[in-house]
Amino acid sequence: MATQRTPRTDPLTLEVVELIGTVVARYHEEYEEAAAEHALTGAQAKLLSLLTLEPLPMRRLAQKLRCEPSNVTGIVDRLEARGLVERRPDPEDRRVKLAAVTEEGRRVARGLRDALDFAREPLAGLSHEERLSLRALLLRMLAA
Amino acid sequence: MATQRTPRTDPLTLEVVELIGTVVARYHEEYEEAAAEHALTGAQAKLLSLLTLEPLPMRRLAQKLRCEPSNVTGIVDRLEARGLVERRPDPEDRRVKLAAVTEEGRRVARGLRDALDFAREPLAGLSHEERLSLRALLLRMLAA
DNA sequence: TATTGTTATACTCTATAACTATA
DNA sequence: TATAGTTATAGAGTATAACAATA
Repeated sequence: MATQRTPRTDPLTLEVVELIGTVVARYHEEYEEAAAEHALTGAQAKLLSLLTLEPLPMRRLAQKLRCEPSNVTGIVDRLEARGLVERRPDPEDRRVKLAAVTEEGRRVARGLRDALDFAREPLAGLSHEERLSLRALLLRMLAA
Repeated sequence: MATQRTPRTDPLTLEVVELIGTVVARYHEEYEEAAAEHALTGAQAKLLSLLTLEPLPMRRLAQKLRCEPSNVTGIVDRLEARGLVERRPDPEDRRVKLAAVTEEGRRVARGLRDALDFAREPLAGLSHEERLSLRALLLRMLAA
């Protein structure tokens, strides 16, 4: 079966594409702002948030952040210098270092998440049914 | 009238927030990829795209890109070195320099836009009616 | 030999402050 | 004096390549 091509010139499609671009832009701006309120860069905020779930090897962090492992060294260095993250040995493999949030790091991450929830609050304007529709539409988009 | 608070703990809301985050992440990845295919950084791609509409003063570009004017100098420098952009004097004010795309720049921008349209193609999975719904929902979100 | 994390290097983006040429 | 663009500087993220310790 041949894959069907979307009509790129369809004005409605173009408008929706434009709107998605706007949502993406606003999402990013507010993410950066929220991070900056805690004196974090975007990359630092992402890494810190990842670690609130569980300690992770440096290598694993690089995969999650989609960057080279050498970069993670610096980001963790800076977070560690502020006492938000610490490096622990991995009992199972002495080559591995596990990055883990400290208590202070967890506090900052909590504040960050609250700010982000607020940033994402445009959803407030939608009813329960509308949220259901939006979920379905987003799922279909992502499945494409 | 008191502003109503969205229930942040509502599982559906959290799920939709998560989905939006996923869409945002994918959008950005594909934007960077598309730019990289033309040996452009994200900032360079944005600036180049802006200029395809009309030549703009450096100051104006900084506003559009939401960065300091001093940064625009470097980005335009690099694009100019590749012959994709040129600086023109403004006949009305000799302090102003207008950045404008060259023919070659326009060609690259066109290729970039095509790649982006392709990247945004997840919309292909939606019917006309679904695109209408999505537009309405996005508009309501952005209005919040 | 292969893998983990690090270091060294170089480039880009970023903001701040100081400078120049115009207005 | 105010504004437009630039330069100088410093910090952060990024990729590449080479390295030490461990597997």
